[in-house]
Amino acid sequence: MPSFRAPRGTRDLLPETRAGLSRLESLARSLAARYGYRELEIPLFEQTAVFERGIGEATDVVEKELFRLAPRSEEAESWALRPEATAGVVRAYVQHGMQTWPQPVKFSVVGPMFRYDRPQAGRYRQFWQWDVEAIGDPGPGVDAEVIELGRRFYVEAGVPGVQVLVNSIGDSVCRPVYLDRLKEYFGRHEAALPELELRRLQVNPLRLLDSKDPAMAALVAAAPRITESLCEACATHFEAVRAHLDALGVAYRVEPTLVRGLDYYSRTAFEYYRSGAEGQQQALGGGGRYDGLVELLGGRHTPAIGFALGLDRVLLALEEVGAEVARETPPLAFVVGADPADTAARLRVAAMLRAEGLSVRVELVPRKLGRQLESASREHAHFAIIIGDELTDGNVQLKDLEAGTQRLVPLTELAKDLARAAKSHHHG
RNA sequence: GUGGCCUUAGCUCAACCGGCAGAGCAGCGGACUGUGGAUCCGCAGGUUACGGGUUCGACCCCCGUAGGCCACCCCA
Repeated sequence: MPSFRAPRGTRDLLPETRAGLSRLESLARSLAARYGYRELEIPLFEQTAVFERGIGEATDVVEKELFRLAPRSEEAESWALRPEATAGVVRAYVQHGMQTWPQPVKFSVVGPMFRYDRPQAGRYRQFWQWDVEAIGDPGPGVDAEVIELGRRFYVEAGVPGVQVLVNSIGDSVCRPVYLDRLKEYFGRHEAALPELELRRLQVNPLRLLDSKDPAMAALVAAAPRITESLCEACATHFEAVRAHLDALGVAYRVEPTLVRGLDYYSRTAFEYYRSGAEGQQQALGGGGRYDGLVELLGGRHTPAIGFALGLDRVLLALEEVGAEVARETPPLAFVVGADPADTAARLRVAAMLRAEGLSVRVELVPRKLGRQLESASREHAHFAIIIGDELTDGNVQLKDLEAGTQRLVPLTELAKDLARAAKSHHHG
């Protein structure tokens, strides 16, 4: 017999963890509704080309980490599990002609994403994201709205010490110019570059800016800054985004070395970062403007902005600071019986109360009464309903487990009695 | 994808130099046949991650594989 286990980089969310994730999902949905971002559901997989085109074929996410599905036959379409939501949302926008909807359209997507990389704490092959997109508004106001929305999520989720980092990475006018300057600058210092950085210079020069190699620090510090190379339109936009953030009272830091790993970003880039976090998985979420993506996926030129927040990392952060992630609500009542074997009577009473909308559990294992009450206590039920001989007269014993009191109640009054008690306390 | 550390019961961990695999918690049962979270007693739970090798003898040493973690890479 082989011993089976969850695939590498995936995990079973046991009830406690699942409840924590559910809490975050509910918070995300309620915030989305509050801000006017409508919930959208898109497939967990797409045509591979949606990601290749949208995210960029040369990015690590596509090149190395894409979860490709084996085609069923030679001529079958090539599919891949979604590594993020933006490309799929934009694909849906184009497919359903949403450019004819009142602009902008604002969406919220919550769900699992998949990346085939080497797992670590806070880095999984299946992980959960809350994704928010606003398509059809060039900003800058919506840029600030989105950034503030993300920050609000962390505040209300209870994650302490989240910093907002912002930058502008330019557009198709000024970024190529800046990249040339950057290549020229690091090219001059080629002899001083470690091998990894040399490769970056070829493949993705922006990455040189957030190198973790201490030997690079001085060189990076003296490197030309994107913020000084922005064209006038981008500079004006960035300035206006910051003015909006100031007006909202959102504290942020301009981080000129902040770049994004996916090709589609332009102008505004931002990241939520946890200071003082253990381990390297400190990026809690990030996003930016992607004015070119709709066109890349076959639509007409449409400005857009969005973010993705990693819910697993929020869960991890909450656990680390010792925050209570989620509390399961205890049942109002627990049905027990004097005759262990008479499970039918117990189940019948429980079903009757459940039909009245009450949260009721019942002991169906034929344990003796003492054990049944033990279960009721352990699950923090407020009441125990004891079924015994008095049932022949249509009565049951209603025991208040918290107060330790007990009285005889007619079966016909039971639901009403409990409902009244449920109102004055809070039970599930 | 690269390098390093780790893996013993469901969980947290013991086991001397290579010499009989154990405890606490959790579970189940009894003490207690109609009254609860406590207590005491008992039961069950293991191919020591998996596969090889060395050895009279391997949880322990060596090799491989898998999984987890750390750093890098990347990113959420």
